[in-house]
Amino acid sequence: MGNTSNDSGPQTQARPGRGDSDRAYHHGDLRNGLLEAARAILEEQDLSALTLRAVARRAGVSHAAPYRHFPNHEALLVELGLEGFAELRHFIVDAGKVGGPESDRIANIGAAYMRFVAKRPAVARLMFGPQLPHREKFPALTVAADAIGTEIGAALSDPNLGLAVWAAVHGLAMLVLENVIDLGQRRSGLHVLPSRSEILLRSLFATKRD
Amino acid sequence: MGNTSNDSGPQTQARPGRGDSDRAYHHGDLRNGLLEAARAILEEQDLSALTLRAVARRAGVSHAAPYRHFPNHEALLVELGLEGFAELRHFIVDAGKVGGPESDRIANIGAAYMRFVAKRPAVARLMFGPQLPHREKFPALTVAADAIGTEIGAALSDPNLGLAVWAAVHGLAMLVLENVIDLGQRRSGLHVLPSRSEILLRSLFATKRD
DNA sequence: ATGATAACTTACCACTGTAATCATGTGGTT
DNA sequence: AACCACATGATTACAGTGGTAAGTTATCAT
Repeated sequence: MGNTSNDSGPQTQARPGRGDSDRAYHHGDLRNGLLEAARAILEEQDLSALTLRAVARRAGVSHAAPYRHFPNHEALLVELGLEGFAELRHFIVDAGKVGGPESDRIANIGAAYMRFVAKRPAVARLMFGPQLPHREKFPALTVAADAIGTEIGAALSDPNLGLAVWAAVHGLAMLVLENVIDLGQRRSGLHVLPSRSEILLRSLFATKRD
Repeated sequence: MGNTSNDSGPQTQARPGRGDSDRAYHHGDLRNGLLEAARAILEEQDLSALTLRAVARRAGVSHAAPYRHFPNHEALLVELGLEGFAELRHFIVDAGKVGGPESDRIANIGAAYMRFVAKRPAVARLMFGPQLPHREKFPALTVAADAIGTEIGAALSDPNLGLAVWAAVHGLAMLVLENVIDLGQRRSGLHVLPSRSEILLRSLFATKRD
């Protein structure tokens, strides 16, 4: 209450008036700056490069500054993982909107899942790997993960089938992501795989109820 | 080779004659000692606890001693991962020996897969996670992983179905392993799940060709 | 017994997460 | 306007990590 000139909430990038020093002592919105730096590292490098210190360096602050905004490294990872779950959920919801027989929706959702993993491999490793803390300590993670299963089930009119589809496409995605199997000609050619996996998924679920 | 009292080869545990110092300067068979220490850590703790220094401590040597036997940390992980793949392959081969309709073999292999992951969670994370180096640098890893797919396919008389089964059961196992989903009542109750997953797998593949 | 060498230890380096403490702005009160 | 409290940042420090280099010790071949 009583804010004279400031609307509520943190301003995204603009630093307040001073402007003579290139680097203000106060970043302005370091929390988002850190998240953005972290996202960039996950895109350009991989999960093992996502050090708290590297994030701080990239955001242009000292290596201890992040502790004013995240209690520890884990908390940063949780935040990024939640973002990943939200994006994946979006992919799935969109893919489930397709009409026609259920096998089309299955194949479409599977392809979308593969596309997400291909687009954000490091985020997928974070979401589904052991780096995230025990879900009990962060209920939001459980909620976000459950939402994936719920959306798949909702698009398929049968929760049991939803779980089966999730397991199948998730397994395929993880096996390909970690190079355990090699669909397609060039190894780690993750980006051409949605169509291939769509075929596989279709052959898996098509004859069942169609 | 005028060995007076010693037969050739490294003796497994017994240190040679001196016996007055409790800890001999030379371990005798440190390579296996390190592997055993590493296995123990994976059983009692988790993958993140498997530092090279912790392994060395547990084996009773200095933190630099392992480098006489493994070029780096990765190499130790590769060795343990290969052991894991061999054990999993054994599980699958045994499970595929069951007679009867193909759906029985599918369910049996799936349950065996889940049982392996439940028995060696940390090893499974190692085998299927990003900690292992790029498979190109260690062809043995590719061979061991391919063998899993081959065995599953061989037990099912159709390699395509084999890949589908692998993907489905692998996805289920990973989702449960990392607590993304929660089959069963108590969370992380990984050990009661083979039967539940067997039911799921059966419902997944039973109606197809049976 | 005596080198040569393999196996191990000690001492480093750069890096990490994290905590304690110091410095600097910013906003609200007088 | 002056001032102070507090949030936010910087510094410093510490224990732990993977890895390397150099020194030490035991074993082997001669």
